[in-house]
Amino acid sequence: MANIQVLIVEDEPLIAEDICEHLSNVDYSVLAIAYNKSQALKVLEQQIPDMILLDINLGGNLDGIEIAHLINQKYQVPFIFLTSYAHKSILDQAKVTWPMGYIVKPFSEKDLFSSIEIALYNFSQNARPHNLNLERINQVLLSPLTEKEFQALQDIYQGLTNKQMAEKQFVTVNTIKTHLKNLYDKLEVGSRSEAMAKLRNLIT
Amino acid sequence: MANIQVLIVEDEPLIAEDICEHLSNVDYSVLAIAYNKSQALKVLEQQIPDMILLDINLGGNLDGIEIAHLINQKYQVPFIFLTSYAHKSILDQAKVTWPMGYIVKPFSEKDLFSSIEIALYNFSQNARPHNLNLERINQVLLSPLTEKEFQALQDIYQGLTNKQMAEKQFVTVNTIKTHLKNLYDKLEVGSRSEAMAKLRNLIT
DNA sequence: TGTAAAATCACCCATTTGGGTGAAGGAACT
DNA sequence: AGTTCCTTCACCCAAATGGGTGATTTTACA
Repeated sequence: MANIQVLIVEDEPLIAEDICEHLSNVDYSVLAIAYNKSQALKVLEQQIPDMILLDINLGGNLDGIEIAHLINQKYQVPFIFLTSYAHKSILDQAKVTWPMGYIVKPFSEKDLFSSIEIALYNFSQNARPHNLNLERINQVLLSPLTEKEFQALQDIYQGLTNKQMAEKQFVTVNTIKTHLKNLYDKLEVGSRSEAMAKLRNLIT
Repeated sequence: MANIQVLIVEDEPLIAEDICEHLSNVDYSVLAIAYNKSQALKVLEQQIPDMILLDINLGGNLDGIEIAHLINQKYQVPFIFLTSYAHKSILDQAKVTWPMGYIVKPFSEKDLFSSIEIALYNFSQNARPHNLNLERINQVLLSPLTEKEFQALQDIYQGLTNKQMAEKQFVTVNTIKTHLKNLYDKLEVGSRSEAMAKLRNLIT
């Protein structure tokens, strides 16, 4: 997990300290502890963490949810709510911020660790539509894609040119072209744009 | 929340019963309880639940993870792991199955409820069809797109070639090329694939 | 009615992409 | 040892795309 920087946003110092300790036990680094909204934003302006643990209730109001919205707008960092609230009204406000997890207090070190690991993995694989999945795509195709073909598919999906793909994979453009030819055959398309459009339909 | 059908896969009857009770308390329907892998698959063949709670350890092995892979391949139903395991090796196997959550035993009703709510919401959002909207796109751009440029954008988004676009709009390919040139300028991209990728990011 | 923006189209040129063929090396499996 | 599949790469050619300039007509609207 190589030094994941976590920001803790929690208004109760004792709990923050507790979280901090748990994180150290499982080898995460604590970038900072913010005790309120303004402190949290200040930290974010200076350095972007890899993950944010976010208490919803900060000093009596739902600042945590506001912070979540801001994170989505400006920073796109995965975050997990860590709170004692689990009422439907709060949850409804919380879920529309796309949290990667929601841990209810009191929680154990295991809870923390597993939620963070899952969250980081899901987020890293695909920030938004966590859907580009070889298994799932192959299931729809007559002939399954190889790993290189799948990699090529992901790259064109990102809008890369053949040259960029070649540099990224440390192979020649000819190799990329070969993979693309095979890919197009399997997807039954005739151009990268068609492939992108088809992929969109496959994964939604 | 309108009658969400949940499948419980758990080998210990007492725990399964406990989960069942918790779910009833928060107004979910239990579609079935499966005590092992084969039972789980049998249920899935007959009826697709809206959500699956999945114990990893079923009768001494990691069948839960295998089930997760199968769900991804065949059914695409959101699932949450519900287990006492939280060791890194297990987690690493579990996370690659894209669980929508991971709850460590023992857990509370609040844990269950919030995790399921978040999972269902995130899952439904990921599957949402995003439709293109001129005004929405123009808000993000320095210079707004004209209608023809927007039409062209929609067409390349569908994977059409310039020739197909020309035929569809009853104009020559040269005209299409002109629109595309202007479009690329405004989107600040250099190719149709880049435009498609950029559009994806704009509309999410 | 004048003018600015948008739409239409043409021509040219360079680059990119798609398609076909072939071939060498490696891994995996029998 | 033989076979199959994957990966890598080359060469060639045709088609599509991207970029530039410029011109005419339509539309919008002040």
